[in-house]
Amino acid sequence: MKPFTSVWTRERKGPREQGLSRDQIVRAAMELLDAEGLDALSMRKLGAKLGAGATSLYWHVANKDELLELVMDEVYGKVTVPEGADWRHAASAFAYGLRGAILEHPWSVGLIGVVPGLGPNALTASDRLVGSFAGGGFAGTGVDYAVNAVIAYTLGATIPEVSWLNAIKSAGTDIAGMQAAIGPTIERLASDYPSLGERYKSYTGTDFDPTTARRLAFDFGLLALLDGLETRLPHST
Amino acid sequence: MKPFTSVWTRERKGPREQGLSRDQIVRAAMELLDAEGLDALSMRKLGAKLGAGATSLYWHVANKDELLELVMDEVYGKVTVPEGADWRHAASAFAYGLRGAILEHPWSVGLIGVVPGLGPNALTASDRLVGSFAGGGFAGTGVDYAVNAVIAYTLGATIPEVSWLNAIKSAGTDIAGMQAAIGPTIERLASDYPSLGERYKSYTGTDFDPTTARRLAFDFGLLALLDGLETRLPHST
DNA sequence: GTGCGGTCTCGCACAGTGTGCGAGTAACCT
DNA sequence: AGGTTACTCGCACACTGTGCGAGACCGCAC
Repeated sequence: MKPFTSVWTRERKGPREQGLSRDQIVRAAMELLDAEGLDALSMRKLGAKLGAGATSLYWHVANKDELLELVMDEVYGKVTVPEGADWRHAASAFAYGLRGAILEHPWSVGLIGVVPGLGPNALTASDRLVGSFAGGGFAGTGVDYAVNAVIAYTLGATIPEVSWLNAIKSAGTDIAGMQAAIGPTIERLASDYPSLGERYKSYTGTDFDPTTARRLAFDFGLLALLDGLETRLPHST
Repeated sequence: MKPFTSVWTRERKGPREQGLSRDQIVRAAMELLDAEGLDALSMRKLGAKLGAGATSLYWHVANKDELLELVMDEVYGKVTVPEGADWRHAASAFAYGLRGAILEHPWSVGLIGVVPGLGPNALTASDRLVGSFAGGGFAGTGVDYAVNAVIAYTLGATIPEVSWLNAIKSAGTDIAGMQAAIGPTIERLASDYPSLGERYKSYTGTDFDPTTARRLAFDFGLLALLDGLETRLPHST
């Protein structure tokens, strides 16, 4: 009799393995976010995806905000900074890693600056970065300033990039379609914004793969910043 | 008889002048945002603040998102770039102006990257910036790259700054209180993040006005970036 | 004056949100 | 066997953005 009830019981809650876990929830949330975007993530939908009730999640996670923090740290976990590397290499690895992570999870731009990024993954990444700068000759507040600048540039360069890509996706076209669609608008506005118009005109003709074009732009600014930082190394005056 | 009914009619809808206008709505929205933050802005509350029904707003504004775009462009309108200025001065004016505008309206960080920033104010600011760079010796894609880098750094430096200030405000303390509150936590984590701990240790003692400390950090990175860009001027090789 | 069309306001309703609460269930410890 | 602990979940609440259709006011043509 006992094994039967046990089997029956197992049967009843079998499909959801052995209950939820925080990691499982975070993983499912990321899948949902990757698939449908930030607005589509609701506790009810997430619960349904896990075969659980919506409010069951609140045992493992205090808030939706807390869940978003966890998810965000998972994003930061995708950036790996080599330990003990040259500060320029560490900065490049960090910058490209962070840019890649955000591009891979475009919904994250809606979370940057809204949820505090103090999770372990974010901290280890910055720790490595700080370590490499401190070991590379920067000293005192210069370390913080320089690290801050690298993070700032990376974030600020990536956010508009992703924002642009998001707009394209939500418009339902691809990059070429978008450019074709806004072409006339730009022509019309060119008289009001002469310098922007000038720049746009010089674009038509130079066809570059947009993805690599964006990479080039990112690289340009990053290298400029790193060069500028290098001249501020204490012993290199 | 007519003037009487007219007066009576006026009486009835007098308090809201002569109806809503788009500018009025945007202004009220900004007041509400400044006073209570991004989460507190709802169409119903905004309507009530204007003495109107919530759905009346939808005559003047298609969406809440569209309203947020309008509001965001108002923020960008606070950054003024002098026309015909040296490119370094233009960049500084832009950077400090944008930083100031965002700091003045902290809720805007929740909108950057979420709403497209293509309003007239944003465009004039970038137009001026592009113009000064193009006139300052940059050429071809270098103009875009350099302008992009300046915008990127400014955004990326300001967002975490405001995010930090927002967290403090929502915690209900001031900066000193916050630092005191997280002190023990940092001590505990210092073993896991040695470089960060090292940096934190060197802080205790050096007391700087936090506001000017942040300004110094911002200035450091900005100048480093501008120096790096200067070495990339075509004729300065 | 009478009607008409345009501009604008707004109440209602709908589907959906995050989440507090309390009841319920299962597993383990004594 | 009884009790504690870990966990799940249905219900309910207050609140969201917004489509719809009914009106209110206006100036203009007849």
